[in-house]
Parts: sequence; C-alpha cells; structure tokens
Amino acid sequence: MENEKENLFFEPHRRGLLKTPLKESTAANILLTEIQPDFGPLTTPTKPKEISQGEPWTPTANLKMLISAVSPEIRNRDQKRGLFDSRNGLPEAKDCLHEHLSGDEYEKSQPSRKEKSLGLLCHKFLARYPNYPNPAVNNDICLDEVAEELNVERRRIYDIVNVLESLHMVSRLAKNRYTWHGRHNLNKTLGTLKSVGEENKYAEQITMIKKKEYEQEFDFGKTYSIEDHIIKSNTGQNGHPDMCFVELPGVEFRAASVNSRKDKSLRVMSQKFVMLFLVSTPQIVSLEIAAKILIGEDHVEDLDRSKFKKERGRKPAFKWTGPEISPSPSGRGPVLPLPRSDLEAKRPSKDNCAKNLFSTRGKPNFTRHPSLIKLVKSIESDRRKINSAPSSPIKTSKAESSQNSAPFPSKMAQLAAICKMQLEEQSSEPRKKGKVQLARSGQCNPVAPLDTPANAELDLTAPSLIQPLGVVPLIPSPLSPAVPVILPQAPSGPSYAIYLQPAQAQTVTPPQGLSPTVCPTPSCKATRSKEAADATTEKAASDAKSSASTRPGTLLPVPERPGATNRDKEPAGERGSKRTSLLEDSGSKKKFKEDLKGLENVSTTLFPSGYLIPLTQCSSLGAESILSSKENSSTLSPNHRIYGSPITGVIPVTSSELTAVNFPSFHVTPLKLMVSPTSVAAVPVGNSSALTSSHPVPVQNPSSAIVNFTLQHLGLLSPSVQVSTSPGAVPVSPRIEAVSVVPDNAGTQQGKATRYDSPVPGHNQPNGQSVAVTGTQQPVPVTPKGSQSVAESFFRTPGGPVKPTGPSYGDFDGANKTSVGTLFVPQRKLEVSTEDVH
DNA sequence: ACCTCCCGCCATGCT
DNA sequence: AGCATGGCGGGAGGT
Repeated sequence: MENEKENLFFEPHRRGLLKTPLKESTAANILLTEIQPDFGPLTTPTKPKEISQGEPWTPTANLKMLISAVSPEIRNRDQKRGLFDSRNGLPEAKDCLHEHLSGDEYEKSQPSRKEKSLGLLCHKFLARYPNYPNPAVNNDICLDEVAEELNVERRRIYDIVNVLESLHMVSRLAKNRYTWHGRHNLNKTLGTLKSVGEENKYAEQITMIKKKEYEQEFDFGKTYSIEDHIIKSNTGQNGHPDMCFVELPGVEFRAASVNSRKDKSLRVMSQKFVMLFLVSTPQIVSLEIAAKILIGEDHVEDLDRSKFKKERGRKPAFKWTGPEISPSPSGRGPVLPLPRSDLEAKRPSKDNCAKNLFSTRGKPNFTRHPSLIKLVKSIESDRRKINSAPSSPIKTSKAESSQNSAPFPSKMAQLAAICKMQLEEQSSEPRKKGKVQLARSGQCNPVAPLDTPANAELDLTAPSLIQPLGVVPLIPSPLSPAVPVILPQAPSGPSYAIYLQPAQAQTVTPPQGLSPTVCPTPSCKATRSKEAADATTEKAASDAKSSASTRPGTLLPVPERPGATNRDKEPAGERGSKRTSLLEDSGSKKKFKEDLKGLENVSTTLFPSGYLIPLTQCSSLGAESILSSKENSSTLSPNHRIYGSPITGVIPVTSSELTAVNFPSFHVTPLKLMVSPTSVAAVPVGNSSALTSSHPVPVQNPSSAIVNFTLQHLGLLSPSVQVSTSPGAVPVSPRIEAVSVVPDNAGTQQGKATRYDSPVPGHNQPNGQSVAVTGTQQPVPVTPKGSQSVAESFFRTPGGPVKPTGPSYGDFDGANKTSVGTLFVPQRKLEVSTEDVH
C-alpha cells in the first residue's frame, strides 16, 4: 500500500547520498551537523521503532545505515536510539555499535532532548531538500524513509510535514508520500495567509486582547472576564471558530488525513499562527495571544490564569523573521485563483473562506483551532489521487474541531519556525539583493501594509521586495495565482467539505474539480498565466530586483508529479465526520476539548474550511531552480546545495545548543519580553506588536512548540520572547531593543535580521545556513541553505556565523513600520529581558 | 519547582 | 481488518 515509499528514488536528496559521514560532534552540535549530513541517520536519535519497521527502504537508507555505522557519532546516536533501524538491515550494526559504546559513551552519544527536539528534526528535514526544488525532478518524500533517515519516529515526521504542508512547502501525494515543493509557493502561501488573517481580523483581535490584558492588569479579576467576553464574542459569534485550512492554488491536498481528520490540527493551527504574525505589525506574537485567538480565549484563559497566578511576568512570544508578505490578492478579494466553477459553488472565494472562517471579520472566530481541515489540494490532479486512504475528504469538521482544542501549541510554533526558515532561505536565496528590502520587510515591513489586505496583491510588489525571501523567489508566478482561495464551508458539514468536497465531491469531476479551489492542474496553469501576468506585475516590481523572480518555473504547471500516483482516488471522504464529533468529546479529556465540542457543534457549521490552494507550486517548481541558484548561488548550485554543503554550512553554525528557539540567522528570536501593560496599551491595536503581555503565562499548548520550531526553522519565526506581563512590573518602555532582546541567539538573529536585510535573504543565513545538509543529496535544487541557516538559527547557533545573514526577517523588526509598532513591543520586551527575564 | 516538549499510546478514519 | 495519521497525556528533561 502505501508504500510508495519505495519511491524512494524520488527523493533526490536523500538518495544521493553519500552522505558523508557526518558526524556530529556532540549532541548540541549535532544539531547542526546532523542537519548537514543528510541526515539521515545521524540526526535524530531515537526511535526507530515505527519507522524502521518494515518498510521498504531505499538503498539510501542502507547507505545511511552504513554510514552511521561507520561514523562514531552516528553510531552513538543510533545506538542510543537504538536503533535505527533494523530495516536496513543495519540494525545489527547498530547494535554492535551500541554495544561498543560504553555506557557512558552511550549515554553521551545519546541525544539529549535537545538533540531530539523537533526543531532540530525540522532542520534536518529541511536540510535535505532544496529550497527550490526542480520540478522536473522527483521531489517525493517518503515519510518512512525520512523517518528512518532521521531516525525518528514517523509520528514526528507527521508533525513536521503537517506544518510544511500548511505552508504548502509540501503536499501530499499519497500515503506516506509527500512532494516537496520547497519555497516555490511560499510567498503565495504567506500572502494568502496574510490575506486570510486580515480578513479574519486577527490584528484586531490581537489588539483587543492586548487591550484587555492591559486592562486586566489594572484589574486582574475583571480583566479576564472582560477579555473573555471580548474574545468570546469574537469567536463566538460564529461560534465558529476556526478557519479552515488554507489551500493554495496549485497545491492540492491530497492528504487524506488532512481532509478527514480534524484538522484542527497542526496544519490549520500552523497557518493561523503564521497569520498572526503576518497580520500583526510588530510581528511579534505572544503565545498567549496566539492561544487565545487560535484556540480560543476561553481555553486559554484558563491556562493563563493558572499560570498567571504563578508567574506574571513572562510570556513567551515569537517574532516573525520571515519575509514580509503582502497579502495575496485573495485577501479580500475574490477568490481568485480558483475560479473554478465547482469551487465557486462550493466554496466561496477566498474571501468567503476567510470570511467564513473567521466569520465576520469583526469577530474572528478562531476559536478552536481544531477544526479546520487542512487540505490543500494540490493542483495536480494526478496527485490528487493519492492513493492512499488518506485522502479522504472530509471529515466533519465539527467533531474534529472539537477535539483539538488545544494543541496549537508548541508544535506549531516550532513548525512555524521551520517554515520560516525555509522561507527565509527562499527569500534569501532568491534575492540576495533584496535583502535590504528584506530587511525592511522583515517582518515588520513597514511597507507592507498589513493593513491592507486587499491590496495585498499589490502590495506584493512592494512587499515582494519586502518579502524577501521566498516569495520573491518564488517567483512571481506564484503571485498571481497565489490567491488562495478559501472556501467557506458549508455550515452543515464539515467545513472543508465544501471545498474539498467540491473537488472531492465532485470526485467525479475531473481532476480539476478536485482541487476545488484550486485549479486543477491545467487550470492552474491557466490561472497562472493570468496570475502570472498579475503576478508578474507585482512581482515584477518586487522582483525586479530579483531578476529571476519570474522564473520559468513559475509557470510550470505542475511541479512534478510523481507520476506514481496516478491514482486518482479521490478521497472519498466525506464520511469522516462520524466519529469525530461524537467521539472526540469522549476522548478528549481536556476541557478545551469539551468546550470545543460545544463549539464545534456550533461551529461546525461555522467552520469555514477554506483552503488556500497554492497555485504556485507549479510555478514554483520552475522557479525553484532558478531561485535556488540565486539563493544559493552563493554557494552551491541550486539543487545540490541543499543536500550538500549547505547543510554543513549550517552546521558550522554552531549552533550551539541554543535552543531551538533561537535562530540566529533568521530573525527569529526568542524573546522573553516583559511588557508593561501600559506599553501594551500604548501599542496600537493594529500592530499589536506588543507582545501582549498581559497574561503572564502563556498558554502555550504543547503543540505550539512544534509550530514554533517549524517556523523557526523555516526562519519565519524568531524565537519566542517572553514577555513579562507583569502589569506593574516593568512597564518597560518600549524600545526597539526588542529585537535585540533576543538572547544571544536571538540577538544575533535579530541583528541578523537586519543583516538579513542585506543581501539575500536566503543567504542571509549566514553561514550557510543552509542546511543543506549534506551534500549527499542530490541535486535537487535545493535551497537548503536557507533552511539550514534557519535551522541554524534555529538552533541558536551562537551567533556565529550564521547570524549574519539573517534574512530579512530581522529587519522586520526594525524594519518597517511595523517596526514601529514592533519597536515598541520589542523594546519593551527587551527591557524586560530578553529572556525570561522575568 | 516549574515549564517545555519528547515519546509513543491509541483513537481516528480511510481503504 | 489493517494501516496511516495524528491527538494527546505522561513524564523526562531542562532551566
């Protein structure tokens, strides 16, 4: 079945392989190192279990195994893990190794938790693939293989993939199989997300929350209630909560799971989380706020309170280091991209989606994150088919939604981070030149008008500049198409269903149909062309700098197709809803869930399930190559880089062990900010930059970490900052520092950010961020660097090398106007402390 | 002591 | 029934 894994081949990167032996030194370092190498084996330590099991694996795997065996470090790791996998057959070797090691050694060798962190894993993962993969090539990713290579459980890979999927960096082909799109679509995706976020009025929500917090500070008791009200109201209106997964045109969603399950999941949460950054001026988002908005204040509140009690002061926050993005046209607009008839009917345009999702703008409804489905359908019809089951379409959102409530968490953050990294890379790469721009844009992008969602598109141009990274590179192509469409879902069913259904529903429908929103491949192309035009315009401007901007790739119809999957299966899906709703509750233990459930019921209908479909992919593909070249130009050849050197480069980074959070290179920086309420208050709504402070403790969810990491890796997010909320406490004057706030790493990053500005975003990464990982890999266009860099930062490299480059992100802080807003916040934060300070 | 988040069980849902 | 997917709790590990 599934396994297409076998496809191993497809994946270029890996295969390649030769990985050098990597070796990583110690754990901490390992991170870097790990990345470099292919990863495979080295990196993650642990668990082989699932993964290894019987899957087929490719020769590559074997190689890895062998390599690992050879290299001590690897061995150790493996041993620790234990495993590695038997699959390869190597297991034995592993075992032997283990044996060899003494207990101590063994232990040492074992990866520490940090080593096992999702962030690292993300780096590794990203390292293996080029930022701008050559569409022509097979960019398939076999989850099993990856898991094996990375020595991680498959489960972990899902987290990563989900986040990447949310950014459309990856799309599902079939079971166990994903296609790597890299950053080609990133800009579009981000633009779309931004638009959606605007539509949802996240910025407003953030503002409100901050205000509340501020107020609360004054009165603690009151505040909550107030906030709650507010928030609730927001969400409540609809009851709906969530939005759906935003799909990009071009990208289809094949993942059955996506469709089906609840997707409150990480995918959706990840997108939302990103939206928060894109929308907020400062681009700093505290977990607290994120939780409130994404999960629902109610839930959050609880958390907050609890935490609150203890600590007031710190709040973890994250800064967006990724490129600034202008909203895709879709934003308000129309749906764009997909004009598909089907879609039309079913889904509303993006607008709709957005609207639906958010319900009214006025209120955001984010409520529960959970629900949404994420689906993205990729354009390519072929893929749609996904074979495997996964694809099933829909599940009711409701149930789903209900469940999740909380998850949003850390995972998201991590993932988000990862995404960022990628973005950065992309951006950077593509336009080195742009850096400056980037810098500006950085997150803040003064320029970029967050506010104007509608304009997003237009913005793009400008923004594009701003956006440094990926987007640009992504190329214009994406631009146009970029418009994501979101579909609102029908109330009744699962939200997504709408979109999906159409497609799916239409199952019958030709492929095109499938991607409801999206255009089918063909359509996509068409769209592209249009878009292209548009995009071109936009991008052209923006990209101008980046000459490449438009790469041929953009046009590319579909990226690649694996071919393999021809199946057309469409997901049938729909069914899913059954349990979800019901069961969920039972299962859920958490309050949230319960709450959610209630919501869900309500919301269900509400959920909008829109998906943004990135058209870009197609284009992207083509672009990639180009981009890659650009990006990496500095370093490697486009494709190769990734695998090869880039990564390594990254490695060097040093990442010291920094926490994942910090990405030096990227902008992300984790900050811990203390924000005085006042300050917050001061902060205008719009931006929200302020960290928000009020509640001291964040509510993070567990998953947030994931997102954060991911994003960080991507370079999108800066590490979190903790903001102290203490009202009274340090009011901190706002400063700009914020940026600096970041701890070492962060600092660096921030600094970097600035730096990033400079040249190429991608490159920014200092050092090679790229994670390219290993050289082994292939030629894929990779842009690993960026990623790597990201990763590096991610890891926090000490600053060293990596940082310098910082992609545009950094800027954002300061950079744009946002910066202004941002500045405040950050500053404050800074004051507080960078880290926790308090 | 607290918080983050890794691990992996097991529910979910599709085939 | 089997498997892919992913929600989520427990508890390790870090600070």
